[in-house]
Amino acid sequence: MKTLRVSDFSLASTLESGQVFRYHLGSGGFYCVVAGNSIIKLQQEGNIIRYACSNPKFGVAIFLGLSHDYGSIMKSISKDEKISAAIKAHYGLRILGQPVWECTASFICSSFSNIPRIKRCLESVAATFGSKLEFDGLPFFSFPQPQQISSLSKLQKCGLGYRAKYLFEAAKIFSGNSSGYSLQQLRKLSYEGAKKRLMELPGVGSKVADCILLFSCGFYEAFPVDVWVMRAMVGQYGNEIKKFAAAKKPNEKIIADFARSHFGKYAGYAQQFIYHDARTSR
DNA sequence: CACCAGGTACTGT
DNA sequence: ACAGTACATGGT
Repeated sequence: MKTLRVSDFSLASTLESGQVFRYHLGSGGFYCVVAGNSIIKLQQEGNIIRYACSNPKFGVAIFLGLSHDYGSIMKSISKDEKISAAIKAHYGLRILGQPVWECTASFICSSFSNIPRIKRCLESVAATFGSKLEFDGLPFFSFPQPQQISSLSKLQKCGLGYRAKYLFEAAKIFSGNSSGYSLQQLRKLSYEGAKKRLMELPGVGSKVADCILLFSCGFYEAFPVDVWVMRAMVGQYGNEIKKFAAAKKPNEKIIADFARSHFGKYAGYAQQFIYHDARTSR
């Protein structure tokens, strides 16, 4: 068991804020997270993280967002009392750095669904196509590489509904290793360029692309607008948004553009507080 | 039995 | 460019 000294970090808020789906809270306050083919078991006590990871090459600290200059980011997005209250309520929530393909697949499955079902779908996909692993005496399945998702008919038995064919096609596109969807390739592009590239994938629209860019590509200006964020933003910033949009009715793009102008280049961080706060406040 | 769930693709104007 | 609608599935 290794330890990490942390500050400005909440393991629970980070994992439970809807960024990642393949985790569970086990005994002794230990979370088990599967990211790609790595299994991480970890627990927080104050500013100590105790952890073990199945893959010695996996960058746990990077995955957890511990390299971010948290104080500066929080200061930069703390533009009003509403966001400040959400930050205070979930202080230590960080944006993860997830594997790009798994994040893409996860949010293709997320569209027009709900979190318990998304989790079930992804576990089913992993059990069907992933590699069987054992860690800490327990069985796990890796999240399959795109090449491992080899059968549409099997994928259609994973409960994805109409998303199965989107995921299957996206896996085929990702499989080409010169497809341009690696983290390195996407990072070379601008936010808009990378978003356009991702939206060429079936099942990836504006919102899902922003989730991928934010949670796995380090584009913190990405501001995913789902129904929760839409409701919260209109509820809390309705008048300002109306002014910003010249009285047009707010749509996803207007909300996101307003958010970037209001919160700045780390608007995506603000989004995650707004989303998590909306979901956890009753 | 409606209605909803971290939206997207497709159609018609 | 923009609004309207179908879409698989499962839970309440």
